Amino acid sequence: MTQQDARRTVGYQLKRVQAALRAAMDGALRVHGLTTPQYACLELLGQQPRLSNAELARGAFVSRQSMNVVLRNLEEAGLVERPSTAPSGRALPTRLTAEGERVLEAARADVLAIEARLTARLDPEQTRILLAQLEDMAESLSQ
Amino acid sequence: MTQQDARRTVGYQLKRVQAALRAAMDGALRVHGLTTPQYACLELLGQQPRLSNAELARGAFVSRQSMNVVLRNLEEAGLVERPSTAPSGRALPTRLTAEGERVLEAARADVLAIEARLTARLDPEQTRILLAQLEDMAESLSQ
DNA sequence: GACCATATGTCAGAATTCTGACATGACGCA
DNA sequence: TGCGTCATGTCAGAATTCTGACATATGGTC
Repeated sequence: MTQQDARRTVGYQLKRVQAALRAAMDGALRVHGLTTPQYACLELLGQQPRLSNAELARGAFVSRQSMNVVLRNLEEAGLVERPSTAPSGRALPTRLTAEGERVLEAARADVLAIEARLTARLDPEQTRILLAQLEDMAESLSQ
Repeated sequence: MTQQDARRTVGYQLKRVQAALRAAMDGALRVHGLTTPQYACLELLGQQPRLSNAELARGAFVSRQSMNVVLRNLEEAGLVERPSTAPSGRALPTRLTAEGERVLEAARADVLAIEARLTARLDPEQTRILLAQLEDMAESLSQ
């Protein structure tokens, strides 16, 4: 039996970093009246308007049902808007409102500060390598 | 505004990898009748017997209340055991049962295979560096 | 000894997220 | 045209996890 320390595995440390990141983001976003999943949704829409609920769910790694809840709350808060009828198929293309763009931009500054803190001890080259490694790891598991 | 792709951030890719890892672990552990949080609990106990509920919660990055639910299910399944009265203070030191050790050992093999898949494209030296970087990142956020 | 801060286990309730299921619309193919 | 497959939005219900609160036990401090 190898009996290696489970805390010294990539899997465990990934979980640890993600927990710390989530906590940091929740704290920073509370000021803006947003939760982390809500921010993820706004960020995706900021870069790709007209995404459907299902596409947003895949982008944020949650179920369609969960994203639907997020989307309804954002809609109720006036940060996003969806047409009442689908222009094609069943997908409802979602867009940020002007208010949504303002909130996103304000929140993004704080989130980028956290991202900077996250990679504070890495130089740009190391960060680039890390990013590529993470992408490789996700693909290695998916297939 | 930088307007960089949010998907090309360390934070986003961390979330992505962790989602893939969680899915892979859930699938592998289902065969053993375990969930990922339950496995995390067993693994911690396997290396440090007599951990209390609160210590296990911190080790698995969940609340005390959540870990308590996990612990009760494991107790009901006969994989762990706790004294009914605290030997000191209020903490109840938990231990694996013989059955718990058997299940853990069987499950660990599958989880280690996933860990191997995760780091498949990294040589031992790169893995060591990655591990250190992840630990640094968690600390950078915590303080 | 008295008091206060801290840590633990636990109850109660809410929030979040999930799985299962179903109806609907688009598309490919016989 | 008709049919099967797939994706989407949504409803219903359960599972999971969280926050808030409280009683209890320990240890330090006066």
